[in-house]
Amino acid sequence: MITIINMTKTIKSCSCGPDCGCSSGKRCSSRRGAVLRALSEGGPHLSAEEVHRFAGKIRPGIGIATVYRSLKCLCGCGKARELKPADGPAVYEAAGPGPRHDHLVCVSCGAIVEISDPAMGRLQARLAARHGFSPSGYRLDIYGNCSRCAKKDRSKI
Amino acid sequence: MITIINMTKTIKSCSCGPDCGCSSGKRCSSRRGAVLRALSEGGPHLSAEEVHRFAGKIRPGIGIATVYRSLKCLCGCGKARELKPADGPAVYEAAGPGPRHDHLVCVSCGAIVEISDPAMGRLQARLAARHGFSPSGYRLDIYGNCSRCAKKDRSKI
DNA sequence: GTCATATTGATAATGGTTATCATTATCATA
DNA sequence: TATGATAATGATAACCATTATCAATATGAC
Ligand SMILES: [Mn+2]
Ligand SMILES: [Mn+2]
Ligand SMILES: [Zn+2]
Ligand SMILES: [Zn+2]
Repeated sequence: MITIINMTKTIKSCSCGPDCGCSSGKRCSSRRGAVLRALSEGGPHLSAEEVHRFAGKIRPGIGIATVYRSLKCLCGCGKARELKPADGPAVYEAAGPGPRHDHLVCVSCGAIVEISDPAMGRLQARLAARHGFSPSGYRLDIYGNCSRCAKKDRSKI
Repeated sequence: MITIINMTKTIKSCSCGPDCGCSSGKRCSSRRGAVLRALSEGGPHLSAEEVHRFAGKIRPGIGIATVYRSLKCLCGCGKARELKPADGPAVYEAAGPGPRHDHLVCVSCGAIVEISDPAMGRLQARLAARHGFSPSGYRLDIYGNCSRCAKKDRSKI
């Protein structure tokens, strides 16, 4: 099987603001750019609905279907990440090239705390290698009670 | 706030086979027992639909709504665990008191490999403690290419 | 056995996500 | 710059996993 690669294609500066993934064979789109901006400016974890609301301020009239399409595209490009909470709709966050992070999720109040530890990345690589996997990423969610809810529980007994 | 606990209640041997969680204030139910058996005998990771099919062989006529209810109950009791794949419906697995495990998920063929490493538990506890969390559990999914798919990819270039 | 109530099955409803399709925007090429 | 191929879009219908409803049944304390 032979794959033809158009070598004349040049990565151009992107009209959608930050590179929205259009550098990887996709056309540049102001909507996708708005979705990406919504992710990085609208808050740490947004549902598709919330992204839609926020992106609508940047690019009025954007449709909810386009938001879903853009989120899927951005996740594929590694520019966003999708989280699936135990209940409720999926939430999304911007995923830059910087250090990734994990989540402490309070099962009592729903609070999400972002944490970052290099040891986790090393352990993940070791576990994958042990089974012949080429790891591309991982997700760690730690569930429990945040300090505030744990305190509340103790006072209830 | 005062909580009345019925101290006359005795934990009795359960008619639903393995203890289905009825020891914790719930009535004993043959359907919940069938769901639990389906989880431990039907395969490592089953969707609600698959649980329904398998449990139907044990307890014919069981309804899909009851399967969902039972799964939720069993997850609450710590006797089952729910996984949310990137796509497709939630899948469930039996969760005994034994050592827990994590998952290597091949993004190419969908294969899931179960892994277990005590270092993971220690790291998770340390991360939680650092932020004042009382951890009750965690989920680690490592994504990547399994050895077979990685080999296939290399031959394609 | 009696009674209060937890559980169940059938099914309608819900709600997040995806598919469809006609229209529009993007971009390589002329 | 104009043209044409086709990717992207918005409106909305369809999908489908999951939940809510409710009358009937099963459970267990007494
Ligand atoms: Mn985050
Ligand atoms: Mn498993
Ligand atoms: Zn772009
Ligand atoms: Zn039981």
